[in-house]
Amino acid sequence: MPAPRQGHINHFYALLEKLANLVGPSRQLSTTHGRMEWPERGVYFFFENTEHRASAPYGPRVVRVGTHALKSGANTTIWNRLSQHRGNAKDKGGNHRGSIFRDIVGTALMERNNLSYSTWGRRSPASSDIRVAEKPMEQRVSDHIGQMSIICLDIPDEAGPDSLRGYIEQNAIALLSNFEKTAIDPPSKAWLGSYCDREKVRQSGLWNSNHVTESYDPDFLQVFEKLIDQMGGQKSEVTMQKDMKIVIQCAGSKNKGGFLKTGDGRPVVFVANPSLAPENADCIYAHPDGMRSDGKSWRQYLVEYNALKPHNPDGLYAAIDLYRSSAYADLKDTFGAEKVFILSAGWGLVRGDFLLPSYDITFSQSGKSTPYISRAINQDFMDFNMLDLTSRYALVYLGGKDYIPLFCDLTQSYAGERTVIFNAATPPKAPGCLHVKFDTTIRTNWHYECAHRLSKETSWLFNAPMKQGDNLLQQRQKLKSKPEQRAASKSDAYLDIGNVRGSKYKAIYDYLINLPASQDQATLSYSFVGELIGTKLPQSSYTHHQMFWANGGHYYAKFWMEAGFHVEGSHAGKAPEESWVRFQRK
DNA sequence: CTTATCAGACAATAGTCGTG
DNA sequence: CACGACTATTGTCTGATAAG
Repeated sequence: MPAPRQGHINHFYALLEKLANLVGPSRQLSTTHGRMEWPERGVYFFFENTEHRASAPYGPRVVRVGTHALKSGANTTIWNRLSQHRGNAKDKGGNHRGSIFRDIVGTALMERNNLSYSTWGRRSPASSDIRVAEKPMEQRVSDHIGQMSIICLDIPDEAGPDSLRGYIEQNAIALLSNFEKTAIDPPSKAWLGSYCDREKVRQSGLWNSNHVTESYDPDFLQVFEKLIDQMGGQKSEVTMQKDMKIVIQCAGSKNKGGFLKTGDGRPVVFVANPSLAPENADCIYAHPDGMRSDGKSWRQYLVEYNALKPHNPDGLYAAIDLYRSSAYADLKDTFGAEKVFILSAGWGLVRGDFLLPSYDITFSQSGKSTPYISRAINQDFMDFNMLDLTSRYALVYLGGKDYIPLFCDLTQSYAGERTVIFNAATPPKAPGCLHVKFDTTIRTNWHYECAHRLSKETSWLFNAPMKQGDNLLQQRQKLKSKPEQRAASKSDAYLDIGNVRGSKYKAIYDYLINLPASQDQATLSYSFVGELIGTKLPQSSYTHHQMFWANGGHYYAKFWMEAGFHVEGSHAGKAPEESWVRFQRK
């Protein structure tokens, strides 16, 4: 009957294989660098090319187990530690005073090769003379350790002596150590460790001193397995294309034509500030929320125009077909026009199959760009929001950071998971959203490449390990475990982005939600609303008060709808005192 | 084993420029 | 004019080292 320890060791190696299947094969240390993907924290296992297990299939034998950040508050990363073991990549130098592993490998090399460095291992500060003298030895050590391979287990817990990493390290060492035990998987005859000056290394068969004499807790294998499964879990949580909706920002380059026409047949060019636009006899400039001669706003007219589909007399493009980049066509082919939404600076969040007229409105504030097409951050637009906010599809945003505040604003109460893809060192502020960094070298219009990749397949998106910050699983857990913080950060974001639409109207929600339950109705003058929101109501609340106070079709209706009210009536006079809106409890 | 520090490498961004 | 290529600038990260 085999010793129980043999069974545990077999189990241990089976788990290591499972780990390798998840994270890929072990890496040879001399070929590693800090720009590879490494777990932030974890436990690492070393293999040495001469060392194999004693039984079939004679796979590699673990020769060292290690971890890092065992002191509270420590914030070294696993790569930090591994790089100290590896030494200098260029000149093979190193510092055995910072790496006990280098230290003991050095003593073994000296013993085996009849070398002597009297200063080796002395803790006392090493002068530069000493370090220069030791350099050849450090290089030998780097050569030897560089041949070794490593595999890492991701254990992202807090630093501290009670960390899971410490637990796994201690038990793995105690299990594998042959110190004063019947040897299982003993070292090869030529193993360098046999020349080491540390008895614990020679006897245990490991390049370890700590824990080799201790006993192990067989239950640790279950913890070990659980940790591996957790890594697997976050990789298998893939959202398929059929379960996703995409939001992509609009683009400047549009297909030509597709103008709405005035009554006398002149094309309309939509801009952010028609009053600043140049004189042009061939067309008229208008704001999307500007008035037509028939008393409707252009936005309203556009909705009615869409209702006539498939009739399309002015030859407008569907939003998804309006822009020239093939990224939009790719998304349409893969996801379908009704699951791709365009985040347009002119119109808001528009479904891909909605017909849009040609327009010239951008968030870009670059000084050179003509001011009449620049939409200011606090400019009032009655943005469309054609997204079904009760949908549970995973919503993925692609685009530049200028559009993210609008995206967050319009999707704030979206029921499903929202993911913002970004391409910057620091994740953009997008409270309540998951963040995924897009890995690319492209600097300009990277979101087109991202769209192409998403059209091919989506698994990379949710598998991507986050080098900085939390991975997706951790982000999800944080969002779940701290919903109140999510709410708090929402309002933070509003403060943060100043007077962005949404920030101010939130005050209406706050006011209504605090009304006594017995009060079913509230009639508020514009001057009172103005005090609530800290600024006077926009011109459109006078010129189109019915539409302005409509219970849907724009983002801010939610501020009274979610408080349990709807607008029952409104009146716009000349002055704020003679204008009012009436909210009725639903 | 961990941390602090520094210089150099590298990445991100905004802006400019040339081309079709 | 739109687009990609290029550049200047800014800021961040890495790797090396020294030392706690």
